[in-house]
Amino acid sequence: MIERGAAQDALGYRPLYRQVRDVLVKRISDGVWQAGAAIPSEPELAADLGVSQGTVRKALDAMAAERLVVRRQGRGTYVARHDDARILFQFFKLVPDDGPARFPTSRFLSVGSGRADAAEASRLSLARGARVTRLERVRALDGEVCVHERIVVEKARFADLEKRELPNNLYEMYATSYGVPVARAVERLKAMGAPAGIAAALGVAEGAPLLQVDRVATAIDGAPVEWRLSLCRTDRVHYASDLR
Amino acid sequence: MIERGAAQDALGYRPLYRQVRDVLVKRISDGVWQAGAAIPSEPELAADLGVSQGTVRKALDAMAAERLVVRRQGRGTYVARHDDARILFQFFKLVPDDGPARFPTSRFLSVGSGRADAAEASRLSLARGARVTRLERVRALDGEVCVHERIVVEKARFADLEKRELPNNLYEMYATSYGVPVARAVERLKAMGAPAGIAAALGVAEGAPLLQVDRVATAIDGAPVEWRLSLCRTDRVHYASDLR
DNA sequence: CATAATTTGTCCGTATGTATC
DNA sequence: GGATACATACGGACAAATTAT
Repeated sequence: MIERGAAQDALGYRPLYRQVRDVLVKRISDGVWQAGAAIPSEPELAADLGVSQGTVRKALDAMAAERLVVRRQGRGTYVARHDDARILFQFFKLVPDDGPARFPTSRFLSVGSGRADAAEASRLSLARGARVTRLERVRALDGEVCVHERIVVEKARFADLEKRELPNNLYEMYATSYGVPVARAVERLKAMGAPAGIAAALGVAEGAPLLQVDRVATAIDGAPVEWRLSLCRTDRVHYASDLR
Repeated sequence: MIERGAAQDALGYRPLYRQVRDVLVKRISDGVWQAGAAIPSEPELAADLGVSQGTVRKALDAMAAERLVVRRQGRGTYVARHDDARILFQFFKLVPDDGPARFPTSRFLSVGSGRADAAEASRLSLARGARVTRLERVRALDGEVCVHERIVVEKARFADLEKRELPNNLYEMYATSYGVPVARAVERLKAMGAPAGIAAALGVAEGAPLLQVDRVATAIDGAPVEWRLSLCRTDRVHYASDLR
């Protein structure tokens, strides 16, 4: 399973624990171990892969640092799940100015599908004209609408999405119903004036300053999964960013 | 130097490598090892502290993950420096929409000192009325002014700051001239309309949407060092945020 | 409730590989 | 080539947490 020796690749040598990590990531990516499932114990994996327990340990530690797995002493190592707590901590950066982070509620405005335009094709790495599904919703904190979201995914990857009951936590649905866990996301933030249509939905005047969040979410293997364009009122809410 | 045994603290037991890490952090914080200096080798530290090399290694690995030190195979472990490359990568999140991140230029508008108001005292953990130094500057990318910054620091910690030649990279000056390295920063982002005075400096109309970045930078030990309130034009520039 | 088994966390020691000077 | 330093890999021992018995 694992190639030994330094002469594996003339160009790039990869440490053993790195190769072990890649094997384990692939098993998660292939669905051998589903989200929330327990991974075999360290001694089992070591025997299975023919390496020492310490090497397996280093690979799992690296994956825990990447938030791909969760380790619990005395219990085992589990594939990370997209429960609300994790989403709130890792992917939802909009926090009330006073008080702690809370999970927002959602109300869907429209669901439809069509063919990818240039921007959609580019962000999702699709061919121009590929079939996509589009969602539009507003989200509220404390009953106050503060975010408008336009969400685009590849239709082939998320079949019959428009016929489903759409949950508040979409990433959890991607992982559990479609086997596509979101591992990370890249966001580009700008300030812009509220467009006419969206201003009404957010209850602000046209041209009022809004925070635009342009997010591409990617899977474990780096492939883009979802493009999300959010417009946020930041009257009583701010975007929290931790630089370290 | 290091307390052994589990009975050290009835409430919170701390692993040995954690204690080692704290000792090493304190030495950096106390200026025993200056920014950019080489830390003693792993075997030396192990002998010095009376622990194994593996424990020292785990402590240094944790510090490397926190970006407090930089490890270089074959050379040694060094206290992290605030050179332009690091600032650009870790603390400067404003990136041109097309093209790679670049370091901005600065033009200082005013330097002065006074007594901390409520907001300043709160962010810097000072007593109301403590002496502070205030800087105001605009920054440009590609010759185009895009950021206005108001910067506040405690006067006692940064003596005679207003008499100095002020550099573009302030964090490097904090570290090398005052021995106060910035370890991390917490930012709160909002969209807001341009105030009258600042709109002119940025070359936009009053009320034009700007990105406000409210940043508190903290030292290794968590103490606040600087409060910085930035207002950014995001016409051709965006704030990059990586969620993982 | 107590005990044992399992699993991860911590700590140690040693050997070898790779990078740098 | 040699010396030094960090990186990788292995193995073993015990501690702490959890679960099953």
